[in-house]
Amino acid sequence: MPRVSKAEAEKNRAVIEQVSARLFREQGFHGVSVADLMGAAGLTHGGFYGHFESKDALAAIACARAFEESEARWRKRVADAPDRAAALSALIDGYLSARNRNSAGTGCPVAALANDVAREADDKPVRAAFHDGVEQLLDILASIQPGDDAGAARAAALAQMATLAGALMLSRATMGTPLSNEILAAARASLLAGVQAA
Amino acid sequence: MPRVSKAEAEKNRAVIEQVSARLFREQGFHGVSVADLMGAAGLTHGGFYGHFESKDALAAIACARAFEESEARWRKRVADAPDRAAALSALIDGYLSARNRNSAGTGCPVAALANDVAREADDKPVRAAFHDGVEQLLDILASIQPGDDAGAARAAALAQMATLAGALMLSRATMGTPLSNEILAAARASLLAGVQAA
DNA sequence: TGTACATCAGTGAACGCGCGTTCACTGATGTAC
DNA sequence: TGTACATCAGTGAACGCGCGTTCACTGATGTAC
Repeated sequence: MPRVSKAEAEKNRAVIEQVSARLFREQGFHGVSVADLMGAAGLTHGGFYGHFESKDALAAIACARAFEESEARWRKRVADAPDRAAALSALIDGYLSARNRNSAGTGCPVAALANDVAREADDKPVRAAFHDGVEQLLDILASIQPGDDAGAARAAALAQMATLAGALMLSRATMGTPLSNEILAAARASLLAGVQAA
Repeated sequence: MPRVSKAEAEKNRAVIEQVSARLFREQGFHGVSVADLMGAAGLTHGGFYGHFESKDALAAIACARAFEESEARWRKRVADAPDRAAALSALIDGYLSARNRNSAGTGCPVAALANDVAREADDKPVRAAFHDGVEQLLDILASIQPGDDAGAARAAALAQMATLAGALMLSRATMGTPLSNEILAAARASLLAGVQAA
């Protein structure tokens, strides 16, 4: 039944973006087809180009949306913590949990998409979306570092981000083996030791 | 000109494996076709199944081969260093260099393939190859940790591996922006500080 | 408020293309005598 | 050592299939009067 109300069309577009943000993180940009995305949104593939210029354009939008989800979750964790050290610990614990490892579709886009983005051409819109998203998460991470040296906070945030994302990716790639949990535990311990020391 | 000597056929097979180890790291398992691989080896696609059971089977073989290359490079670096601390520093410096970031095809398979492997089904042969390769690299890393606590060395190696691979992936995903070098420098400083402290 | 009609969101067939895999074929290699 | 022939590594056309994208069409929505 074609021609849907303007409000419904906008809702449909939002649903497409939402399922794309999930499916791209789960299967990668090239692991999901336009027909898959539209089908997951309850539509048929032909209507896709009424909403988006291309699959690449949607990838950038979905990537940005995934980062917004993560940012919101991080900000909430920070807001709920009594102080910066507690916020950092909570973020690390949540990030390196088995639950987060098991649900890539709703987890951090850095860990889910870094490899995909690295292989995209320089002019693909998703690269800019990814870069901006990483900077947002880095700002949050830097804001809860101990001390008041902004440069040191930035450096610490960068190193922590690398450890967090790297551990999650490695843990996912070795899922089903003891190594998977071992990685999460070791990275968590290492990062929390850094929090304690400061 | 068909029917090549047995020795040449074996050499062809070795070349296919070699270019696959490179191209899979550069483009991912699904970013390179069988025809691409065979073409890069100077052959036509039809002969592929005379050498390998399937593309999946080759992916596992190429993954193992990529890890062997990395292991050899790591072992050489360790052997060339005067002591364990120097070996660890040399490994970190080499891993987090711009040169290594710019050449994914010859670099560490952990950083190049983690996301791809994470998305492969549990029974795909490449998962086992990846897992075994990671364990080999972890053994090398653990062997050059300070102190003589094997458990602590293993834990330190795990956390370092996560930071190394995570930083390299992030750096590749943000290549072309200042953030890319910033990540390498911050992860390097953080890891080297750990080496100094011990 | 009711009617006539233009708009356009979504459908589904179709496009050219590349994928992994199969297979009949070729002709140099390797072997049996 | 030389000859006859079976083997089989590599070729290239072909298979069914799914991809991203286009487009003629449909009929409810939205608007002009």
